[in-house]
Amino acid sequence: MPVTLKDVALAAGVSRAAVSRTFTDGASVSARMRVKVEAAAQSLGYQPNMLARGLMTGATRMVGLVSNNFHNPVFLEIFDLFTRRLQEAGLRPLLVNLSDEVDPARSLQTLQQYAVDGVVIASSHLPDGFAHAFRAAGVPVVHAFGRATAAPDVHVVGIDNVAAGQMAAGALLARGYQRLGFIGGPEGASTTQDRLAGFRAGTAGQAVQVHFAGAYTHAAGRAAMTEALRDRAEAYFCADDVLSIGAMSAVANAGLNVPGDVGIIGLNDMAMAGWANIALTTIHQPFAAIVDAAIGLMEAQFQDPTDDPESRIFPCHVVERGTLRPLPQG
Amino acid sequence: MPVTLKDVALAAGVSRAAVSRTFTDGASVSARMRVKVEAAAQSLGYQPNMLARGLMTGATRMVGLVSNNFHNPVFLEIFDLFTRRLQEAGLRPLLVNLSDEVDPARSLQTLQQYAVDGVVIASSHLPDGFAHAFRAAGVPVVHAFGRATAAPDVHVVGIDNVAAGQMAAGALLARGYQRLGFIGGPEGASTTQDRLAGFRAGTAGQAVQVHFAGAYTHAAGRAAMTEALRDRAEAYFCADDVLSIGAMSAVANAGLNVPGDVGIIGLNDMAMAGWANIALTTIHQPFAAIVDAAIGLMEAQFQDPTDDPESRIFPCHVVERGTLRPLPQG
DNA sequence: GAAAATAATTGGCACGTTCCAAAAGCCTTT
DNA sequence: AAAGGCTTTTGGAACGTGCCAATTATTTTC
Repeated sequence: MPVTLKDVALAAGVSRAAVSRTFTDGASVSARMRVKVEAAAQSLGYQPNMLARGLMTGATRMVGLVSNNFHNPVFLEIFDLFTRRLQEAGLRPLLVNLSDEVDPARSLQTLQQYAVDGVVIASSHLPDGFAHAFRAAGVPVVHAFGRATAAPDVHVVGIDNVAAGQMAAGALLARGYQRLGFIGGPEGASTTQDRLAGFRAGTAGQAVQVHFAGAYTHAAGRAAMTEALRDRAEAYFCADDVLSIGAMSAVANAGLNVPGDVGIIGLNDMAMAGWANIALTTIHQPFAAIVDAAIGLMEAQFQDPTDDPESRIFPCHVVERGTLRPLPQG
Repeated sequence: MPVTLKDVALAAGVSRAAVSRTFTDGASVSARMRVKVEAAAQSLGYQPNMLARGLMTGATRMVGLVSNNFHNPVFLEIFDLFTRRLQEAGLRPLLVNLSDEVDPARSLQTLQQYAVDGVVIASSHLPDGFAHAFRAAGVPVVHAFGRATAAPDVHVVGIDNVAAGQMAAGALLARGYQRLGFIGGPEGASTTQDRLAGFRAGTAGQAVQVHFAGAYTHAAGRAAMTEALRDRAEAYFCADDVLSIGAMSAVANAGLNVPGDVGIIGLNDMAMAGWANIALTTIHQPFAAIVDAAIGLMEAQFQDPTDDPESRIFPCHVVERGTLRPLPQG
């Protein structure tokens, strides 16, 4: 039923190869031929079949977009960016949700079956070596929001979480807070560990009250802060915006006031953090830059699949809103 | 480089067809053959190529997931549901973001080129006839969260927005609110129109103060409510949760209290509405049921592409939280 | 135990495209 | 006008798979 190359060739009275070349850019076609073919294609409503093309060329222009973060609103912004930028680059995202996937190897299988040209992993907490499985299988892969190291297993794009923790500590100290607390995500997550390490380094010797939320959710943040308030610090670094908002709700629930009684600084700067009735002071992650870099690194691998994995790290900055007391005049 | 059917056949010492049948369920293969082939496939790491299979069978098991709602957090929940359920059904979502797509016909083209088996449109505000283009092209399509009518152009799954508006009115009247207001999304959107119509019908003669937000965003909700407060009603039906939260921030900003001075009821019941520091009373949309029905209707079209478009409508209910005064004892 | 019925296996073709070597067309030069 | 170069066009062979008619192996029946 769908119209094929052959139909167009027949209609235009030329060979199939000629039609093919008309639709492959960079191919040598005379002006007269092009006009003739395009007219026929137009009138028949011809669309090249990407599957068949992919079979021949070995490139499908499809890309796996893999994530297990379907509960943190910041990821909607991230998906928005990824899908837009991929589309602009002529790539199509095949979305894989491995939220409750017990066996991550299956997502690798699936994506291999569909012969994706590459894979973007957008997730901050995944088992180590997950991303590496793709590279081992010869699939170009970039891990966005992963742990940046000097010699990573795969291409990594993100922020320096240690530096971010240090930045949070600096922001709190600069505002004269003395007793500091940390509320992290899952204890095992590399992001949690790194942010805590940085935070500790930044507080230079001061004791830090440490709590972990079991997940990056509002409820977990609220529970962790409720626990923390039993011996409350002056200000907390919550290692994620959703956690921060959950923590704020715990503070309110205890009859206390932010930032009067308790200061809070988050991390991510998702859109919601800027909502007037939230007004969260937080550390901004440059999402657009990270997404661009991730796609760029993947495209680079299309050219040269053997290039050594590298880490691309982007700087963060504090966004001042209403959950910390103001900086002293200087 | 990737291992193919031929390689496995060679290694197992059988014909290519035998290997093919081993991987096609429902095909007739002897137990001995199956063991032999699977051993060979296993050791070579064989994966069937879906592109080639799709070329032969005419079915790719890929599905277009099209949306232009990448800013409303409720859609993260919706994408989560869709991707999970599609995966469970052995379908793979090709995500299309047409947020700033000027020419919607291009997304049809793209999806046709990749020979998707069907398309799910997940959006409440799209130009009329957009979904219909897919059906006209012979692509099975379901419009989730579209306008349900008696004889729709395409399969539609969602809620009865008129009834939802009526339900909101009922909830407000039952709590003794007298002067009522409506804050809708974009004025042209069918959802806005239907919810307003229902709300008006439900208030039976009472004058309703009507405002429209330019978009389903926090900022637009805040602006609309700021405007509305200049001659404020006792309670408002905000036709979306994000709008509601924006509206709440406007109320707080005016030095007023929810629900003491102003009552608010939203629509959607996204996860965030249940957060303790938001606690929005709202009308729940049964997202899981809607998603299931959408996928079911699409799969039904795989069998019979000519079946008449129908509307599947799911009932909503009010979720009582903290933004309306309590019901009088009865 | 032979014939009939059924189950399992096979090779060749098809799906819609691109690639390649060979052929044909076109211009320039001698 | 023939020779040489360059561009354009062509038919046939791939890509990895499923389908089909025909063949072979296995089971059932009398």
